[in-house]
Amino acid sequence: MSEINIRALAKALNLSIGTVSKALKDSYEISAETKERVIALAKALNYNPNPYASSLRRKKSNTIAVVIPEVADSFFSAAIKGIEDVAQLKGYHVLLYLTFEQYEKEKKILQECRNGRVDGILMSVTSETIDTVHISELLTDTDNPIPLVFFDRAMDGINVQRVTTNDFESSFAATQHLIDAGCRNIVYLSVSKNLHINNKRIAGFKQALLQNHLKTEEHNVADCSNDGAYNHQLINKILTSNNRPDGIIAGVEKLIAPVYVVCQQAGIHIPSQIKFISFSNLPYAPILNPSLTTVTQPAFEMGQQAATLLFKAIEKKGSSAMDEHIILPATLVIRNSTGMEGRLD
Amino acid sequence: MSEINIRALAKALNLSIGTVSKALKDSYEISAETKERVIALAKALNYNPNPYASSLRRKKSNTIAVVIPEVADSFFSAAIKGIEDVAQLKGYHVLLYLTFEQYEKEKKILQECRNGRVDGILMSVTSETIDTVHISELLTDTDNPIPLVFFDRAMDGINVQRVTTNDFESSFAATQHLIDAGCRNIVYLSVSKNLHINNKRIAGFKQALLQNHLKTEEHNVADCSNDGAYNHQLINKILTSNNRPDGIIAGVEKLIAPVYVVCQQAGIHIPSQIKFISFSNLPYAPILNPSLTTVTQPAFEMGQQAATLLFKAIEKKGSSAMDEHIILPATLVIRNSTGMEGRLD
DNA sequence: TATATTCACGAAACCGTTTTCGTTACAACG
DNA sequence: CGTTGTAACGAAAACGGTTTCGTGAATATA
Repeated sequence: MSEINIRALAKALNLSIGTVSKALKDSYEISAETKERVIALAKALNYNPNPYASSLRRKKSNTIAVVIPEVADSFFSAAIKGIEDVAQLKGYHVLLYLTFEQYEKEKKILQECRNGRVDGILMSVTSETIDTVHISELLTDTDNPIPLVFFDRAMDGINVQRVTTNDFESSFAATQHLIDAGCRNIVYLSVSKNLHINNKRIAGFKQALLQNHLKTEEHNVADCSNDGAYNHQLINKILTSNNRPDGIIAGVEKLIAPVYVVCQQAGIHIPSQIKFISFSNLPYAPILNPSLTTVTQPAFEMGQQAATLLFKAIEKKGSSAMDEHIILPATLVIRNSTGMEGRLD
Repeated sequence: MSEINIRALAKALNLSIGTVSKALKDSYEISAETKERVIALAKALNYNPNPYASSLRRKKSNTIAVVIPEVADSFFSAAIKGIEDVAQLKGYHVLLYLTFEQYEKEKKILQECRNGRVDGILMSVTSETIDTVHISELLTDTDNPIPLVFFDRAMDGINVQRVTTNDFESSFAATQHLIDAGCRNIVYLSVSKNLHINNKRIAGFKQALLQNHLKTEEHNVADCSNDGAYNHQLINKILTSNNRPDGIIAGVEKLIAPVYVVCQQAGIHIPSQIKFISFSNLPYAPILNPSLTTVTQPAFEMGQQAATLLFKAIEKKGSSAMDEHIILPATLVIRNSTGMEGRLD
């Protein structure tokens, strides 16, 4: 912090500290003339008020926390852009916390948020997160309930505002699209049984199978993990089994590469031998080989809306309806990985 | 902030505030017995010290700022992971600021850092950033020089620690690889003439041409912008001109997609008709059509090293050698986009 | 025994703002 | 003329920690 503080300003102007403070905040108590003098000198000396002194006194930090499992994912990186966008507009600062998909880290991070460091929290839970006590503790703090908004990866059984996509419907549509393309043995690559969005997507998947009179069997849902090597093996096992599927839906972006790689290695052609859809915001989907049909979420907008919701909750302190639930539609972008074309290469 | 503060603790324990504070910080002044009592109650009441009160008094925020132009770029997202990794280890908090490639935002953000909010700054400059006064102002603040470390996109003419890659050499190597593959008319797609790394890469490119007795002409370096539509048009113009190049080097990841798309649209086959290399950390490079030869930076490690350097500077306050310059090697990963194979598809 | 030292803790200043609550001077008002 | 009101500012108490300095008791030293 620079040596010039409000005290130095006051001394130079021969005013009291309080007067300077009020002048800078354009208080009605201060004459126009004095305000001008104060502001002029403040600008000349490049005065920058200490944010922590202010936070301490006002019990307001103008800072929010963004708690996410990962940043190298096109959904999250786009969502962060949306969040930053409205945060900058609102004059808020953004603390970024990565949980690296670890529940313990998430717990610790949230715990550290309970001391006034942030005015609110935006989060997408870890794939390991099962219980919600660490979250509900924040909300039910008798003295200081801290506003929290889920985006994308929300938790059930807890009364929290959230911004998500229509996971059931979009998964249903993706599945239907595969069925329409001729698939009869579709495998859904699941992220984590703990994730609500994952389960909604599985539900949509199963419902589509049901409505098309296709049986859902054990092997139709495969649980992937956070271990890339394990996932690769699992996918390899599925795609080289006797009962090889003719359609794949990946519930998360990081499963795209292993599917493509395994297909390439095993000589399985997409889409003639197997069709593939992934939930993903990857801007490179159009230039993959073949281009990838995706369920694409409006990530940027989701970030914006979640942040907007949070700021509303912060400002209205308590009066906010906790059950607000914004659902934005994802779009099925059809490309060649589910196309009907034969083997061209 | 929760209602339990250090005062409440002190009252409950029948101790003075100062004693409780010292006990929690494991001061030698406090008896083991008292420390135990204090810590036990603190844990029981879930006491969480107010960070801003502490920051105010200690003039230390335990927070750093990460100022970058963009997050939806695989280099930056990986670098952030590295930064978060060591920040969490060191007990620091990370404020994320996106400049959206806008110089004005960068300036404003840095200005806001000059009030004690952060103990240090990690940054990659905007493609618009020309002068360095907004940066040198931070460093030469008579009273409070705030440590800053560049990573990747550094600025010249200013004495700042930095972590970069061997841009000249890797660009040289990439160019040489294209020449070895038979290219004689290579175009370098430049990010921004303002960026130091970009100019180093161009220099390496030109040097390679020179050493191979190839002339560098005007059209061999094409300036792209931050406008996607403009870039697309420019690339389209280049690839459909009479003097169509037989090799392309893209200086930044975001130019990959337009090159592929234009080639596809114009029916130009990679690599038989044109060969393509991009600077990029894209994990999807192997599954593009064709797989993309890349110059890949050790992004995660760069984030780690930059953060480590910054923390060292923060701790040693002043005694740090400002000219420390860590250069990590990028690697040329050869894939099919520069391969010799003919048209197979 | 007188003095020095160590131990364990309390009192209070301090960090830089914000905000409440005076206080003064002056105008308005009956 | 006494009262009220208002405009413009100052004094001081917060906010919740940290840190310096003091202080009394116990122990060691001469």
